Amino acid sequence: MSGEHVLVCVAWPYANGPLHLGHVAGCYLPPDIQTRFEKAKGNKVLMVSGSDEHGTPITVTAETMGIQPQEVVDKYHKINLQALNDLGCSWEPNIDPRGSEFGGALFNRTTDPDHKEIVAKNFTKLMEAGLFEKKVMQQYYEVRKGGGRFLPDRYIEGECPTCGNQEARGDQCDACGVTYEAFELIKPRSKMNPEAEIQVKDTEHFFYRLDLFQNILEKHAQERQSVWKSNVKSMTKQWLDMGLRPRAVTRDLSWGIPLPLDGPDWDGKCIYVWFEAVQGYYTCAKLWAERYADTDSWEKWWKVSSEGKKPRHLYFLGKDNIPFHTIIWPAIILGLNHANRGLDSSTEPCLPTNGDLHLEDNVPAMEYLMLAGGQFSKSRKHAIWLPSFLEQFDPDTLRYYLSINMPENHDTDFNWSDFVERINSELIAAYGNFVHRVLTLGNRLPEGTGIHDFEDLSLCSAEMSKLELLHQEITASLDKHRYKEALRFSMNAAQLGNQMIQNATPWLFINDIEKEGAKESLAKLSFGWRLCRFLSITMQPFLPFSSQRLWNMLGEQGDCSLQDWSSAIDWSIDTKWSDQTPSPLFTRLDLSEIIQREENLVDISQDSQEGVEHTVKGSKKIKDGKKMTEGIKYIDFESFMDVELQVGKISAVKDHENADKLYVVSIDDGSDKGRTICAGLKEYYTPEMMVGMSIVFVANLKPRKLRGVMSEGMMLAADDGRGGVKLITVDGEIETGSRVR
RNA sequence: AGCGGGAUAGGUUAGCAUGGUUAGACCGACGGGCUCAUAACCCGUAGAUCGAUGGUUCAAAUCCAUCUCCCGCUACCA
Repeated sequence: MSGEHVLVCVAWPYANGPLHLGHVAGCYLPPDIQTRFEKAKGNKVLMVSGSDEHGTPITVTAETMGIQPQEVVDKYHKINLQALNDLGCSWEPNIDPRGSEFGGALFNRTTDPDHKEIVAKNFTKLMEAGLFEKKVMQQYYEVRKGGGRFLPDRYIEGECPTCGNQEARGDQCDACGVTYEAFELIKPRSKMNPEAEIQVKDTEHFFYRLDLFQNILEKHAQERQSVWKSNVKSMTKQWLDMGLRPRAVTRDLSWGIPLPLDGPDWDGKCIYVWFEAVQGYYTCAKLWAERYADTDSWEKWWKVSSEGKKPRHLYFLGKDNIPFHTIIWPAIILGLNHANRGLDSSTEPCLPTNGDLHLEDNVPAMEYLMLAGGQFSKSRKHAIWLPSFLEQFDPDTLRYYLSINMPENHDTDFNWSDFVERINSELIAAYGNFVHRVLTLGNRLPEGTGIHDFEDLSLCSAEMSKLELLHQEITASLDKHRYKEALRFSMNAAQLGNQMIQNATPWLFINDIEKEGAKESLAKLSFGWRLCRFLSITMQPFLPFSSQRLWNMLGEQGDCSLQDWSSAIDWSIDTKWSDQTPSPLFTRLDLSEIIQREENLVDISQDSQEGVEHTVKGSKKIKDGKKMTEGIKYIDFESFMDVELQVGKISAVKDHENADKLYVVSIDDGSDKGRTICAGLKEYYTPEMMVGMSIVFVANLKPRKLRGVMSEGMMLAADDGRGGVKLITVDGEIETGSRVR
């Protein structure tokens, strides 16, 4: 399988904010692992992606920040590319170190003028082949001085014509579920600019004739049944079963690629982002060839050769993106092939043959990574951002955790304690520690001897065949895009190493190499070097940074990622050694430190919750929030009397060891042992101020652990909402434990 | 709301298209061993009514029906 052309297509991140860990697990880490693996096997890999930089949400962001859309996308393109490179994703260098005939990578952007030009040409080509139709549709229009603008449905709300809900969206009401045409919504208003007058205007648009490709796409999906994952199969089937309809390819947009057409009818209209950005896979390959290789070389990755040899196309994306890549994008490719043949809509399109653009082979779409049980969300700020993560952690720790916990078959969850647990006990304790054992033991051998002096492969045949089997299994798993399984097999090799060392007890012999049994024991230690080398090569797609560190510590030269994949089990390679003192591959993580930082993040996200809600798509949560503030809700006397308030005296105040804002307060409540209450008063009181105060506390509040310390109640304090907080104190002396009412 | 996907030991999960040994793995817990190694390693034990209920079958985690919860798409946040 060596020498194959593999095109790795990576979903284009929207340049409207930084990437978070959900993006990484879903579509940025898996293609990098695959690319590294394919390269190690000797395949010629071209990896393409870039920033998706057009569309209304970006103009909205620009408006909010008071800058130009171009500045928004410049900023996030730079941040995201930097973060991906820092994560070790192979976007640099652009040319494969083995030469441009081996491919390379390009992380481009949709605002690239060359991208725009190719897209415009394709647009014209498809239009001239009769694959578009024109239709008039109705769209909301915000009237402004000196010209208004069209608004997408998601930026409109109004009164539902069916149930009267005041917060119905432009095309559908969340309260009763009814859908309607634009003009039916009562009193429409702009979410961004509620004062503006909203009209419904006719607007003419082009639609791509997806319906022409129904049969051929069904055939194509049929051919891919055996390789596609079940989620890809079923989602594609769903679309095909519903029947494909023409889909708009133009929009009333200010920020996008203008239509390559003259005439006032087409002013203010752009090519719809989905139709444009998805072509990036194609434009990017072309531009890569133009800039870094022979101009025509892109065809090796995109076209079925004249002899019928096909490149392999892999698309990496999140589950929400599946139909775009199994229906819409193939339909565009088929349309381009059709037009290139000089045919039009009167002829039935056919599957690619020699010289045509190739369709996707596999679409290993991932499910979602959740954050502590909830969905990552840009607008709700429930996220861990990749750039800030990489400022604090070794990228390989993230790569390990996300790989071993990859959402391959269903959603998986990221949480900090699990992250620390797995890094410390698996990556470090099993893998890192094994490597460190071998290297330090080897270093302690008597002066004048080296690990290679004790090599005796005839004593290690069991280990050799086990590694050979594991190598087969890792390879098979990666070929099937089963990353978790592959990494687990690699980890099994580390475990095998620990067992081998444990059984051989080489520490008993390193100071006395003549002792009975030394030969057998030290032969195993020596084989430990080969096992480390095996690990360095097979871990490299997953953990490129630490693999390279290990590679150097083993005394090997050059770039670990350029080693042949099968050389991991090449036992004829000479054992080498490095003179440098071995140092641990990874540093242990400390959960409490991380939790503390994490707490700050959570606080920030809660504070900023209110201000961002108007941009949240689903409005259900907002409604619930608003109901609670409507009117006064009375409680009856019994309910009030259920709350047991008592007087207490503060006897001691300590810092909570594991929290930023909390004190651990000891209170004399009249009982023998007193009680402990955690209180968030650090910003307002010093311990000295508090000790001795007579305060009022809730005595029958259900005890609860706060950051590890049991809190038995709650002290009353007044809060003006503007940062002023004062404890409620008692006027004069009264016995502690007295009931307050 | 409609459509699609998911739910398996305390945690993370494999197995499910083609029903058939004791439902496999990693982490954690517990017991023992080791002491070279980053509180690391090795051996062993316990822990799962396979989301709920009903059905098909000689046999169901696996197939069918209904329900619950989570996620996605429909509907410009991966």
